[in-house]
Amino acid sequence: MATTAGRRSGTRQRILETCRELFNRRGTADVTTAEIAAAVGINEGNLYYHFKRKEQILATLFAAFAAELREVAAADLAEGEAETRAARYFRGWFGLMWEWRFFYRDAMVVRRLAPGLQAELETLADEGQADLRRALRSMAANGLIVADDDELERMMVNAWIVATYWIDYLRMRHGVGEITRRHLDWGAWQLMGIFEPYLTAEGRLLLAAAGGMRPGPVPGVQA
Amino acid sequence: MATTAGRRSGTRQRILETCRELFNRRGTADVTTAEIAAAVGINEGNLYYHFKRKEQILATLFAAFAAELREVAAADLAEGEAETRAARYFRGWFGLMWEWRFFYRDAMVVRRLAPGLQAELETLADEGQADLRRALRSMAANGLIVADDDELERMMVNAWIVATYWIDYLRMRHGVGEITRRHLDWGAWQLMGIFEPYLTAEGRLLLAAAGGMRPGPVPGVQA
DNA sequence: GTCTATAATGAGATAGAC
DNA sequence: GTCTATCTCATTATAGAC
Repeated sequence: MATTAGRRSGTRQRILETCRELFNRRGTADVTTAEIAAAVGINEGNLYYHFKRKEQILATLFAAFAAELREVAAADLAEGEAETRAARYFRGWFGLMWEWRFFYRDAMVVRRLAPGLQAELETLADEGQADLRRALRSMAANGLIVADDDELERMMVNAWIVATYWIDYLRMRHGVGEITRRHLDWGAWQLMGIFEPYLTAEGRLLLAAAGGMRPGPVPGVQA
Repeated sequence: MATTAGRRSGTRQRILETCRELFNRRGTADVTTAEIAAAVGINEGNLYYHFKRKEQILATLFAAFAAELREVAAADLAEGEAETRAARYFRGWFGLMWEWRFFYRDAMVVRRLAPGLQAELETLADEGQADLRRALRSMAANGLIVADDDELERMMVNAWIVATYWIDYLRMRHGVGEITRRHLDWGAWQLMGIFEPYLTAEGRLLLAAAGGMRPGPVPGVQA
């Protein structure tokens, strides 16, 4: 996004970093520009020098998020065993969900605040589903999973939904405010429940490698 | 909710009806009090005579929604064959999701606008999951499904997530603004994908009865 | 680039007349 | 019960000095 090559403006970067943290912690809608400026340690007027609209901050953050997501998807195409690649893909996906959880949690709000992002959001969702489909088909081709195309497709959609809304689910259902790694491990385990009935013996090895172990009791949540 | 017994104030009822429609159509956050008043055909001041705060409108609507949801859940406990009851339960659930879709779609916004509803929202979610768990166990007990408790539990959570977020998924993923019955049938089919690998022969009959048929192409969505 | 104002908006909410 | 008129308030945004 650095259009001006040698831009060293640390402030701009600090704004973005601070916003990502604030949005993750307190919600995209609840964070006002005044609060952002205060957190960065600059004046509100200065904030508006760097980003003419709050929407621009969101757009910039989204571009970074999208880039990282595409990197993770590309990792699945790289060299290595199918198990390893798939595991890396799932791990990477959940890792990004953690770092950019506000995009998942506040998707609705983001759309309202930055309507211009709608098209990009859909494109990214398209790609995400295509990636997942590809990963599943690759697993099928490599004998990790046994399912026909119809089953694979429904599996893909279900998995995509559970993954995408997992964080919001935790919040809504269990009042989880601060999300921990543990919560995401739990999500991975939950996700695996969708694939499990279709997994072959080899496939189950992947499940373990991808972190799909049954998590212990999660703090703050009654089993 | 009618504290005053013989209250005939049609206006109050019209406000509630109009709000449900407006919220469903245009989103809970985007509908202002001015817009509500205009849609009802009354003045804003009058609106505030009936509901001191926007939050009160939401709270009142939520109470009605919760009551209807509990009625549907109770239907599953009524007399009749297991297949019929389960089918009625799933149908009723999706029907309510349709009528009150803004609660599903804007859950985040609702929480922000009416924080006092949080506890009730969680209670209702608790009950909903318990109902679903009960329905699945009953299906297992009646030989419609074969799964151990662990599998049943993950199935329940996955099904709950897919159902709960299905409408938001359509919007986000396919840009579906106006949701039709067709979209919900599609959701039911998608949901059945979670149970399918565990269904017995008899169980598959339920699938058909519950509307879990593969839907034809859905307007406005590329397959 | 950064700051101190301060304007402009638009939403929820109220008082008091009819 | 309903309306008109008005208020408060948070938030976004801008102009202009440093």
